[in-house]
Amino acid sequence: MSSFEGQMVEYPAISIDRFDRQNLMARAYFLSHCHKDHMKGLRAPSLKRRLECSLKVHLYCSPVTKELLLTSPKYSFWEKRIIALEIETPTQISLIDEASGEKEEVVVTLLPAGHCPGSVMFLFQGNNGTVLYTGDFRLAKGEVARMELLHSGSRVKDIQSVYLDTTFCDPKYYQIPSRMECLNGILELVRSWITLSPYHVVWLNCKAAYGYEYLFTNLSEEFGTQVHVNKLDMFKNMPDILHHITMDRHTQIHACRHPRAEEFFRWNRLPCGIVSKNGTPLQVISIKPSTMWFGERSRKTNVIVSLKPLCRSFSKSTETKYKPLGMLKRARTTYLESEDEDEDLFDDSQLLPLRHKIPNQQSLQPLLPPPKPELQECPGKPKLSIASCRTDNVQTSLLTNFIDCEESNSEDEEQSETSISFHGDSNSTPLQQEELYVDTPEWKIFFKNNADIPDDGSENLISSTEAGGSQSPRLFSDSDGDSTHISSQNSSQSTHISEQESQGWDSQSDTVLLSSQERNCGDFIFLNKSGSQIRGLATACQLEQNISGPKDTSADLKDRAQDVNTASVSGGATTVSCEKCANEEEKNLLNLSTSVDSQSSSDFEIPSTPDAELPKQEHLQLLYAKLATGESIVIERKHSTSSS
DNA sequence: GCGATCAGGT
DNA sequence: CACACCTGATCGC
Repeated sequence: MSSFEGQMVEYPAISIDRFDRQNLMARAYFLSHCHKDHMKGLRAPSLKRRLECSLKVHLYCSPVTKELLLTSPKYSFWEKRIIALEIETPTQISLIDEASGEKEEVVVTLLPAGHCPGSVMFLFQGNNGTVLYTGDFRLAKGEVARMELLHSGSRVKDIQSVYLDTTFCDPKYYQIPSRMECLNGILELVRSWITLSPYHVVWLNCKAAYGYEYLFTNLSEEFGTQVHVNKLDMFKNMPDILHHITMDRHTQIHACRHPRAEEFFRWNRLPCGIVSKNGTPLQVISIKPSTMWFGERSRKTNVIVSLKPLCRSFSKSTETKYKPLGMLKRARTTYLESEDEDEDLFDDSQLLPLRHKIPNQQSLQPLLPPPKPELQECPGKPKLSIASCRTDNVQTSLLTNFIDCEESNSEDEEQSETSISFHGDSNSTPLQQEELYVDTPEWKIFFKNNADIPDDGSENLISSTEAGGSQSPRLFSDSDGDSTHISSQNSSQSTHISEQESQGWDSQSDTVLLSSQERNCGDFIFLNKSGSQIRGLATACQLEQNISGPKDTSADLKDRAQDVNTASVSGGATTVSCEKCANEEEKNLLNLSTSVDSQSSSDFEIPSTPDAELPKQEHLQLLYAKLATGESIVIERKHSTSSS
């Protein structure tokens, strides 16, 4: 849950992602994306009443967010009061106090956040300075550098405060694989499974409402198999997503939900309840996208810090255009519900990001180019200050360069994995097991392949809180080595497999972890401790995959001999843990002594990044101390040495 | 009955 | 415990 209270010190008349308490008096509301924890109070009776009395109050968000929000009848009362702002189109908004008539102008620019469909960051420019509210985001390496509206000339604008989520600004998350790595790993895992037979199915255990679309579309595209979901009306006007999902349960890839989905899975059943017609039991594995997974393992942390100027690099080409998912079907620049339902929805042209389109909303004044006053570039050295979110807090300004992490993909592979699978029917005694060198997914293989990602191809995450992935760039790589990044990045490449066994029908379990291998990060600044005010940029998604064995009723979660594969993909990086079901009995019989739980099982050594330098404890403490006191922190261009 | 909060879960 | 939810119990209106 975001700890941001909704208001920024510079523009307290605006409330973002919080709609309760003091936010009830805001002159304007902003919603960065449609995740519940950013919508607190949004449908409360108190706010609804406020709206009824204050006709000038509006909610600003991206067109896709508006679409998603209004799909739910619970928010339909907002319909006339939501103003969708085009991405990357500076727009002037008047903040009017209806009581006094006082008016304040602010220019807002929505920047794609890559967290989930419609997610954006808000860049505000006004008399109280330029501030950036990131919301949850996940950006690939180089994307920030390509955001023209964040720059003035070759430099990042003089942003005095950045409101960000620092959930993943923690050493324990130093190696979240890139979206592409995760995706590749998952693709191979899924391929290895669903090609075994029509009865081998995959269940994507998705927790959040949105953010997995990128994964769905890629799976669908790769295998020509639409993903089964419970509902898809929210995507009715987003052909690039709609085309890849279905409500038809007859598919081998599922992302359907059920309150007791996990129980179903333990029984080797899918949440939608579908079973094969001829009685052949389904073989279900689950893939759980999760970023947190990467921080759960108590592994040594390795954070690399390096400083880079905040200059854009023009030298490298930026051919890879940001390609958010969820492009709305609409006529011209106006956002409309649906118009041509079935035409050529997949024309490439529709997938291109809309840039600089002018919203034709009343009372809004898109500015092209943006107003000058606060758009000056920072003279001299680039700097970025980060302010805390609380209104009562003093902002902390960091006259530093960005936190820039780069990664380099090297390939070391790790050794082998051993996967042993046992086969047998559920009732068979252990002694009857036979080894199957089956086709159970072996992580190592999947993720290893990814190691081929070109150096530049790495996507790095900037942040974001979760697994959303849809907006992120497709599988492109960015190239630049010296682009500007706001946060840390990660990539991963090799796969590790811990051996385990599991079983079930034919189960086996193996744990594989996708670990990131190398990355070079630039100086990594931890902003978090200074209070949760600075919530920030880091997101990754994790995907867990469970290979469940068929049926056993007595299966106890803890006793499952599961294995886990971790791979990351989707909205963020995703870990995949594979588990297989095994009941206690089976487990004992199989003498699965080595397996513990998915967590531990996958807790193998993660190679540290070559050239990585760990911040020294003292160094970090110093930074924390400065952050806590609001003192400026200037990071010098030198690397800290590693240790720890 | 609804909302908010808390506890618990994945 | 972050994530992003979900369920259920309790309390207040």
